[in-house]
Amino acid sequence: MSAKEQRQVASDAGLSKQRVVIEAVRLADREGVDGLSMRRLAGALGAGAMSLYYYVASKEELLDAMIDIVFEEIDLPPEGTDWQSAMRRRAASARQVLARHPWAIGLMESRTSPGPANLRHREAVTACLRRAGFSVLMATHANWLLDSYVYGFALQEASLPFDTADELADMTEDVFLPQLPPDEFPYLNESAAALVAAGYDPAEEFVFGLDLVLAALEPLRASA
Amino acid sequence: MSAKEQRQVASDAGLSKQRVVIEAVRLADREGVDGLSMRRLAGALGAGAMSLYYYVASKEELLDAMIDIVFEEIDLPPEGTDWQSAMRRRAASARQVLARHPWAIGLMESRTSPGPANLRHREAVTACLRRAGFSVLMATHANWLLDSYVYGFALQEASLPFDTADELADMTEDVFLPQLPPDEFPYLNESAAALVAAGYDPAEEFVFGLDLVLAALEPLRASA
DNA sequence: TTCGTACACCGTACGTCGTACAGCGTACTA
DNA sequence: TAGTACGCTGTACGACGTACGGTGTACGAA
Repeated sequence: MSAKEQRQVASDAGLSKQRVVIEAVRLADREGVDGLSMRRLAGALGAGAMSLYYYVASKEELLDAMIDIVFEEIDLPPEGTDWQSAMRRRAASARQVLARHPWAIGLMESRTSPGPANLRHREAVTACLRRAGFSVLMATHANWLLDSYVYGFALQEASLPFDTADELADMTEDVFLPQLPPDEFPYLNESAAALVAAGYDPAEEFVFGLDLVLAALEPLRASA
Repeated sequence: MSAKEQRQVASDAGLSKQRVVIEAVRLADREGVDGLSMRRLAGALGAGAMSLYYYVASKEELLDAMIDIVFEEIDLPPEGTDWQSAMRRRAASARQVLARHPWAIGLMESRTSPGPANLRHREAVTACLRRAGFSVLMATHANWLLDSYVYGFALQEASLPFDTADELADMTEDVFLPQLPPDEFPYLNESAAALVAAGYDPAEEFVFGLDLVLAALEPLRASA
């Protein structure tokens, strides 16, 4: 057993790329991505700032690794069910995970090369679609459509300034409506009122759109 | 005419919030949002860094204003056509604009209060849907679904590391396939091959998914 | 003509950031 | 015992956002 392997086994003492990246994710969850600096991260790990550079070539690489950890948390589409259930499951998981790590969405735009967990996820999704009878081309289309919906929903959800129905009601009354003169924004006023009255649940909103999309894709597969 | 109004008329000399924000957008387009610093922006405007703070309270406010300029560029759904054409038009415009300013997508996640252009756009879209016969609740659903698709697509498109079909072919051969052992990623290999063969056009991909979504929404309106 | 004031703008300085570079002690191999 | 690699670190540099305290110019009032 080499010294390196020993280190990796006795990983509770000392640093490791794993520990660095995981703590970075925690820090970003707590303080936002702007609050994540190499010095603060090192502090949280009880190390000097430059120690991190032994495990990570640059902050950019750290961010890439953080994104891939997020993808690792997303459930793969389960096998042994119909494709719609499988997609529903992995999409719901993706939404939850991205809501837990909202910084990840904003980071994706600037990060161009997918990590291993990302690739594994894409492979599993594509496999599920192909086995459900979608052609190569249709599977690509379905992939784009489903991922667009999931990421876009997560992006919108992340930019909502409230988390609960109560907060929505408060914000609507105190912040939104004052910005919306009824004669200039009649429809937004109508919507706001209806939304407050009906309550607010992003999970429900999510499945509504998702089910529509899945139903729209259904006839495009060659049911083998 | 006050001194201030005179300034605003003779706006080609001197700064203004308009000029500052517009130049900031240009800079971000050229160099990415990380390349946008107050000092560099001031330099591009031929001014000192601190001069910007006369027009903008903070960099955060500048970023908010930049986002709103982006929304201003997006076409409103035209009146006088059927709702699907109107939605297609504004969605296509949004995709183009966001592709032109990819940094805007990543910024949205962290910016929670919508600017005036954003509100105007939402009002116009909601108006279009309501007039097409969607109930208040259904219009909200449709809004979420359509926006999710548009933003999510733009996000994915922004994180593609290529712009043309040729670049895709090159990257696939040189970068992607080497990362994808065929026994571990059979379906992604299959997809990559098909994609290179079929060519690549994000605009086509976009309308494919959009048309599916629009068709799925059609039966949900009460055609008055 | 002089003065006070508001406007538009800016130089300096502070704390923080990412990270290049040149180390340090320890553990292991030869 | 000497040499080497590993894991880690302190210092320093240039760039960042921006608080603070200016400066010159234009203009109305006296």
